[in-house]
Amino acid sequence: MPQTNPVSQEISLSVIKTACSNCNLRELCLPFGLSDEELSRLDDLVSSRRRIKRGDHLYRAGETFDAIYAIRSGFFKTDVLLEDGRDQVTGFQMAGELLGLDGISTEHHTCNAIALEDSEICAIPFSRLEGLSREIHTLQHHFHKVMSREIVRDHGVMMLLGTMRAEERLAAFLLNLSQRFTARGFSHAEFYLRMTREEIGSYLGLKLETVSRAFSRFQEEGHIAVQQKHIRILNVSGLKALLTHRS
Amino acid sequence: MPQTNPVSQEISLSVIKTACSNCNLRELCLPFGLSDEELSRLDDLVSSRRRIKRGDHLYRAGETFDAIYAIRSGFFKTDVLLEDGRDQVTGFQMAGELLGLDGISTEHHTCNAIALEDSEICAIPFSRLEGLSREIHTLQHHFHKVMSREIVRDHGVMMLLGTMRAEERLAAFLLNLSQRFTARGFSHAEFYLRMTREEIGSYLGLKLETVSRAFSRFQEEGHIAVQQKHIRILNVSGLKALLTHRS
DNA sequence: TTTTACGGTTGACATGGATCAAGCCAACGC
DNA sequence: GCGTTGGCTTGATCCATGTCAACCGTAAAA
Repeated sequence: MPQTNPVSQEISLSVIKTACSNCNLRELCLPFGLSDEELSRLDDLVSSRRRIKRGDHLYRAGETFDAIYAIRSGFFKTDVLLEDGRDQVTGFQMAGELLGLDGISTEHHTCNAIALEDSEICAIPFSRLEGLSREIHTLQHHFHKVMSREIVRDHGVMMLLGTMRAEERLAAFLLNLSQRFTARGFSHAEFYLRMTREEIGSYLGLKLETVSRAFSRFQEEGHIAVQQKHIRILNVSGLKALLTHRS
Repeated sequence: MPQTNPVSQEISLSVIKTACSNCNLRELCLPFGLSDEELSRLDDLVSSRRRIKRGDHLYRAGETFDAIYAIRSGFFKTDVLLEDGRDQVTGFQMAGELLGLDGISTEHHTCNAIALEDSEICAIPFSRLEGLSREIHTLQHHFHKVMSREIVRDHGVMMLLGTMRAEERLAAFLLNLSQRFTARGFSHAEFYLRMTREEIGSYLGLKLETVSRAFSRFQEEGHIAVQQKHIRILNVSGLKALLTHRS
């Protein structure tokens, strides 16, 4: 939408300008390790900031890929749909994380990205990112690390899906969320789930009833307190023990 | 080992020299899309070729990462080990595919790569690859595509582990192998498995007995002929139907 | 305030795949 | 040729999780 009011024009420009350099997620996100001068070059590139309302798609499987997205605030899920109607949640993403890396491969997105709460993202045109990372070694290397980290994360999920039983999967899931919230300055012990039991189940390869029962069991055993989407972790080591003790 | 004989010196030099430009896998591997001049610069970088004997490790989890590896010939598996002894095969790799991308993230390998038959690999020092891909746009972009493809592949495995039943998993596995053998000029309908039932099971999140039973069932139903590791696919569409028909 | 709807919980029962166990087959060393 | 070994197959049984169904709680709509 064109801006006719010079004041709001100025505001929107300044918002764009402050993109990465003022972002308190820069140590988690793409700008990690860049000098001020390099950072401002990245700022030029992170062209647009966009709000995505809860329930809306950031992109859909099949759309042509031309940008990756950094989450500035909010919470997303990605899911893959099979021809026969089966689908699976492949990940939950929070502020500071990147979305859309899967699209580089075929130049089309291969999954759907859906906001689980009102969110804000920064679009990073991919060819310009490649251009800049040809000039800024640090940026190039960090981007490679981020992609590699995604591969390692996926291996972790494969491990979870391939070898763990229901309660182990849920414990791993909660600990992972807790750790990621901590890294963002939130409480490690208390948080709201942004997704439904069904979405958790889909991600963990379980039915929603199984997820619900596991939550109840954890509560009975004093590991956590659950009230709908509100989770309090009461006994971290109890949860961790569930993971390592082959039962 | 130092070469004192000038003749064998010359041979080993010429072997190195022909690395990528003469490799018949170059359209599947990193050199994809490069001009002759660019190709020869990549050749300079692919420093060493190494033989790995069946059963030997190419690298181990925890070792420091400094190179990725292209498989020139042979067959590998990668697996991840958990503290409590559980392990899982995260992939099977064949000629033309890259190994070690997971190590970029932490500068340490996060899985083991083990040869399932006598194999030959090309080591590609990673920092030099980054250097060259800062200069050769095509190489940079192709490398990004390869990493992204790995992420997409992992999502496929997550889908398989999360939503498919045993026979669907095995059908998907066989069709995937068949397709990859075809891309390498081998028969799509007849091949030898390089891995044991247990390794297949680990990859597919199943026990070896379940894998064995599924093979027997496919044979009874005329989809395939199995004799130990020798597989003949008799009815591709039958296998495909197993995948799409929600039963 | 009541109604509705959606997500969550819980119970009873079914089942696919794990587990345990025995035996088979093919390759290899002696 | 014979025994050993590792990998594979097959059968019997068990159990974790799926399935089906009823009900509950909370929040938004009426």
